[in-house]
Amino acid sequence: MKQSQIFGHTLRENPKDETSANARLLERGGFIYKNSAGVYTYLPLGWRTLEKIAKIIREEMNAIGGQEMFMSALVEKKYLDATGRWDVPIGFEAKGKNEKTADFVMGWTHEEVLTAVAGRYVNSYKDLPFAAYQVQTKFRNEPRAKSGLLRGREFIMKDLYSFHASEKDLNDFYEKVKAAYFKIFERCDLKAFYTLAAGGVFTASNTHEFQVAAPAGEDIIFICGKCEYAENKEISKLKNGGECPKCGGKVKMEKTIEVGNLFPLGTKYSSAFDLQFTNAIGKKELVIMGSYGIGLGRLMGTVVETHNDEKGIIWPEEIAPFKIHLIEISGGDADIKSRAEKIYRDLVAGGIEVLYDDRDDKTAGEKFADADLLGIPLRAVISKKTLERDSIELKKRSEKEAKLAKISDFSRLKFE
RNA sequence: CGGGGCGUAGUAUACCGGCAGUACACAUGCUUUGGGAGCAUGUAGACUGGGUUCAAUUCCCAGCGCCCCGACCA
Repeated sequence: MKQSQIFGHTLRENPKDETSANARLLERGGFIYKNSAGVYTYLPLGWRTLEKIAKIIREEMNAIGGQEMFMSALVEKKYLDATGRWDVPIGFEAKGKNEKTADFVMGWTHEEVLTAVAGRYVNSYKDLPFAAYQVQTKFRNEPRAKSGLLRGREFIMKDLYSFHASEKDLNDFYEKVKAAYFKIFERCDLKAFYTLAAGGVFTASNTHEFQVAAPAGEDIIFICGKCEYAENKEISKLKNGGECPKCGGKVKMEKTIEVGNLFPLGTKYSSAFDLQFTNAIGKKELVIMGSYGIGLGRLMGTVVETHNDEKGIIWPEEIAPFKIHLIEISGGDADIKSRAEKIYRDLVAGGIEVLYDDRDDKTAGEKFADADLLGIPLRAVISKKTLERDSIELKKRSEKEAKLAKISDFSRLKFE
């Protein structure tokens, strides 16, 4: 991608009023555009990163047997009436403008919908277990959207639902999801804590959350410094400086961002929809369910909150919008430009995702400042200075020092 | 939903009861090119509605919007 052609560009100033790092840096960098409070457009640059996060999530969900599907975003009243959740004030109601239609809500979760769908296809214990997920926009009328991508009224979420013949089977799968979530967050270079929490409007039982420590977080957890056992403040009897009930270590309090959750739903939804199966001895039993969510935008925002410096974002390798930021400082010199172009074409031909700053009307300083703001992991500079030594200057965004590499070696490098 | 702050060009801001200014961005030309360049010229602006006033972007009221704190929350 040539930077001269990309839709959207960087801004020199922080957006007015924004205080959270993710809102400031993502808007300044041209990753996202705020349409309304908590409602965002992902610009091409930001969408590349969001898609990479989605790819990681899909890979890990598929690896534990999750099957991707796609449910309706419009959810008719009858579904939520079955569980009494039509009255939960979180929804945006959707009504037809021109005619009388049934009442709908913009989907803010899909337990009811999928449980109803499953009713047609689950008859026998042989149809179980299965797990299905989607990546879809959710609509929740937040009383207070805030902090950029961290709490939105419209956001893209991966929601996974699992269906089981027994409590034990659910628990086994729950552990698999837990392990998959750890992998997802590790691949995004996030240190997430598995935390005991309350169920809210989803389930009466305790649930689990993955929490990432960050000052911008709105959750508070108590976590053992030794074994990392953690509980959400909303249900915890632990206290700061207290003793860990698991290992005796010292408990500390942390502000955190909830990046994922796991809900053991039990039979709450299967009983509401009378979702039963015939077991091996011919008796009917209720299906046991679980649901598991990750907000993709919030995850992206969390990465920015935890991966930045005074100059901009520092993307983790796997979710960076591009792998290499190639910059030419040619001063209009046609020879330097053509050398840079060739390197760009070679990289593209080699399947390397590269953003090429080919802009003629920007000075070196501005290109560097933009590169720091955009946070692509490796910066490669071609200029008169480097070409005199038949070299290219390489600098990792995460490091201070640059080094020269021979162009011939550079083209052979592997960037995996 | 309670409290606070704020709404001026594409962005960030200044001033003001009487012609709205600056910087950046943008356009054109020339110069410039290793850390947000220079000169010249140009385009572009007061959230909405009501009130006070000879006159409102400015003062008052209401609405809407945005940010922050709290409540709530996945």
